[in-house]
Amino acid sequence: MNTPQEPTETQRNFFQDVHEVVRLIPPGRVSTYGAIAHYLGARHGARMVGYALIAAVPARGLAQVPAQRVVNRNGLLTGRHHFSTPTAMQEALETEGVQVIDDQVQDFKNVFWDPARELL
DNA sequence: GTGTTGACCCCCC
DNA sequence: AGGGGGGCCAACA
Repeated sequence: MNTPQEPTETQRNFFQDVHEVVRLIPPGRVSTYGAIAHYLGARHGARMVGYALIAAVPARGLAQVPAQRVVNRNGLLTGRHHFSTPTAMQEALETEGVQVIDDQVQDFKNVFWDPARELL
């Protein structure tokens, strides 16, 4: 009978939603995929969040989304390899005031910014 | 159309 | 306390 013409969440504004949250990340702070996913409902898993950032890379000329402020749960710059340069992410974070050593965010616990906790 | 990987995280042993 | 496996949805080959 009725055919499910309803688009999937990804087809919806999920990508744009992630971009908006990442854009709200204040300078000098970093967020995590799980935190963002959890803020959005944690239904698609953190993996999709990272995928959404791929489409948000400023190198593509799309919306300026500070994807460099998004790191993994370990505070490691997992997505540095996806940037224009392997050091672009680290350079950007250090410019923001975030100290990064060996692709690892120092004092990650302090610079960690949780949208569902502070943004609310 | 099927199979595999992926900017990951959580649960179980 | 540490280690291993499964899960989530989507895009690419």
